[in-house]
Amino acid sequence: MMMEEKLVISELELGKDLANQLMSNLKHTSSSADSNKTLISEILRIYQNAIFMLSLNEDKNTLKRRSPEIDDDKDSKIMFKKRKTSEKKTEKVKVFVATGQDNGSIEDGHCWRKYGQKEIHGSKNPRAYYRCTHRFTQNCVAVKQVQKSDTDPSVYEVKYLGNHTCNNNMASPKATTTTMNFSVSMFEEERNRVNVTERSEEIKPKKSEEVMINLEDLENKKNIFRTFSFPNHEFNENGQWKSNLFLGELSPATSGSGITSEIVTAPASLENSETADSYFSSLDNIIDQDWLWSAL
DNA sequence: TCGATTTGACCCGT
DNA sequence: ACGGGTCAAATCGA
Repeated sequence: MMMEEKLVISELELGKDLANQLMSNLKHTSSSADSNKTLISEILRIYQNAIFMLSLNEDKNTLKRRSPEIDDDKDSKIMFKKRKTSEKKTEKVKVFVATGQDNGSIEDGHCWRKYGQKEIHGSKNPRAYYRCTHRFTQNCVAVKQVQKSDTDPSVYEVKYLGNHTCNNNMASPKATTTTMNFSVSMFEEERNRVNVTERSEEIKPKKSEEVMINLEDLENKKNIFRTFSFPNHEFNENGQWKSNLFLGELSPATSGSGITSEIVTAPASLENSETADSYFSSLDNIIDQDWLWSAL
C-alpha cells in the first residue's frame, strides 16, 4: 500500500472516530451545539485532507482520453455511422448508494436520460448509463451509472461522473419532514452497502431523504466535496437537530460547482424544510472558512 | 408525434 | 482479446 493511501486511511479513520463522538453527543441532548459544530468542522477538515491527498495522487495518474475522431472508413460497416468521440471531462468518480425503488431511478434532483446498459463481468446485475437530459441543449457533461447491488437487491450503487453545468435542476422538494437519511461513500463501497442495508431496516424508505452538502473546487480540478449524513434526525426551531442515529456514512453529492448545498430526495415527500435549510446554510457558514481552503 | 428506452454494435484502454 | 463505455437505430408509450 502506498504511503499516501495509508495517510488517507488514517485520516478517514480519525474522521470516523469523530463522527462516532458526534453521534454520542447527539444522543445526549446536554451537549452543546458549539461542541457539535466543532466536531463537524473537524470532521470536514479531516475529509478535506483525505480528499486533497487523493487528488494529488490522482493528478499523478493523468486520465487518458480517447483519441479524437479519425475519418477512416476503410473497414467500417456501411450500416453504422462512425462513432463520435466527444471530448469528455470526467472528474473524480463519486459513488453513493441508495435504497428503495426497483427501477433504480434514484431521484437526485436532476433529469437523466438513459443511454445504455451493459452486463458487467462478475456482476449479476447490469449497469445502466445515464446522462444529463440537458447534455446537448446546455452542454452538460454530467453522467451517472446505476447498478443494483449484487448482495442487496434493494441497494443501488450510483456513480456520478462530471458535474452538472446545466441550470435545470428540478425544484427542491417542499420539505418538511424531519427524517433525513444520508450516506457518503468515496472509497468504501463495500462497507457502505452494508451500512445501507442496515439503515434500510431502521428507516422506512418512503421517508428517506438525502441531504447533501457539497463543496467542490472545480477551478482546481480537485472536485472536492463534503457530505454529511444525518439519518433519522429532527430539526428544531433553532436549526439544531435532534438525532438518535448517526451512521457515519458518506455520500457524494450529485451536482454543482463551487460551494453548494442541496437537498435531493430519494423517494420522499417533504413539507417544511425551512428549518433544515437554515441549518445547512449555517453549516455552509462553518464550511466556508478560509482555513478550509487554505490547504488547497 | 415525439421524447425516452432498449439493445446490439462500435470504440478504446488494458 | 476482452471488458467497459458510448452510439444510434429500432422500439415503446404517453
